[in-house]
Amino acid sequence: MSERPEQRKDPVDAIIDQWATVRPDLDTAAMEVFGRIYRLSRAMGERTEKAYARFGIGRGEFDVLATLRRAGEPYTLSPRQLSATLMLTTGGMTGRLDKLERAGLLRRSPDPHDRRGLKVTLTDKGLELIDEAVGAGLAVQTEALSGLDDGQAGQLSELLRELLRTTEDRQD
Amino acid sequence: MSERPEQRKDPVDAIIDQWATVRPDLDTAAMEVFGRIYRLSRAMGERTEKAYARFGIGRGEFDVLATLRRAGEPYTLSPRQLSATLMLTTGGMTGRLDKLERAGLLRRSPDPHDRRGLKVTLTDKGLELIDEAVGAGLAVQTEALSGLDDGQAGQLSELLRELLRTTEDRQD
DNA sequence: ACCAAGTAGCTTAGCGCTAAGCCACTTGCC
DNA sequence: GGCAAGTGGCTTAGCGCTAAGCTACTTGGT
Repeated sequence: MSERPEQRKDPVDAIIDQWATVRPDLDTAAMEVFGRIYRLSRAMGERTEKAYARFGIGRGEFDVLATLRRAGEPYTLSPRQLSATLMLTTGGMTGRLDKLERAGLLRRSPDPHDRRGLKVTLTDKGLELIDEAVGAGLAVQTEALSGLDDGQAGQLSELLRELLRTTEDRQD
Repeated sequence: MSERPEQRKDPVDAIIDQWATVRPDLDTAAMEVFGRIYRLSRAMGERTEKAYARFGIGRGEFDVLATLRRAGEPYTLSPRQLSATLMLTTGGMTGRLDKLERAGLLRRSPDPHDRRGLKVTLTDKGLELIDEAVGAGLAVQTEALSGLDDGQAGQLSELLRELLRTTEDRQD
């Protein structure tokens, strides 16, 4: 089974090998893919967290600011739109907005068309911060990807899109 | 820029397009890869969580049992080895072990060679449960991967290994 | 043999999330 | 026009994690 003396040797291979020893009946091919996806996600999460810390925000707050920034002028969305986009409960959203509002990075104001609702708007300070922070985050990710050449990166991106597309259809 | 009328259309593409509109200066290639990795990790986390719920455990507890199982007979490791393997603080480990011990799936006993330490051992019930649960988890992952053919899956796995290897070297 | 430094596991405080429930307001049906 | 059902945002309780600090024990230098 261990042909390819090439590289091998990543933590997921070690786990796969252990399973092969104690449970040779298992087909662990899928675990190899998703195990790596899990570890990459976690490692990059920590790394980008550090990049954002310099701006006094965490990954969660970054995502809120970035979503407002991407929406374009006037950088306004409702808490509901934000929590839906970020796959977050409204309770979690309330906490993030409190923190960002306290830091002066966004502003809550009543929705003129619906007295239940709010509008959340980026302040000038928030706009300035997110425009710098998004660059810093991208730099970290670009650096991490630089171990692959452009062809490999493109191929990886397409395979991931295909996988994401097919798995998100089959929703629970 | 939007050649390829082919498929496109995944949530990450939508985000990339938004950035291209409001910040055309940004190079978002890396974000395309890591954004998909993040979403896949999250989606599969939820799905496997559901598969394990049937056995009365969560993903965290599953990982503890699986690590003991992979270690082979006599299915014994120290809390320290477990928390190191699972990238968890000792505090977090204590909580998981409490829960699993209460459920009768493992047993804590003093380490005969070091009176500071413990040995954590799978019970028969724990062994039986993890052997079933690992199959259920693999089934979910295999199903999710089935949208790709074997060639694509293999290619993806190798690209991910390469990426994981190069990014884990460059530690913070 | 002794003592400083290191290590194992647990405890506590704090954080950010979810799930469930609340009130205020809006919508749609009669 | 009035009322049931739906929706938006907030609050609370509970969960699992980290970071920091504790005690008990071990190790290594002198």
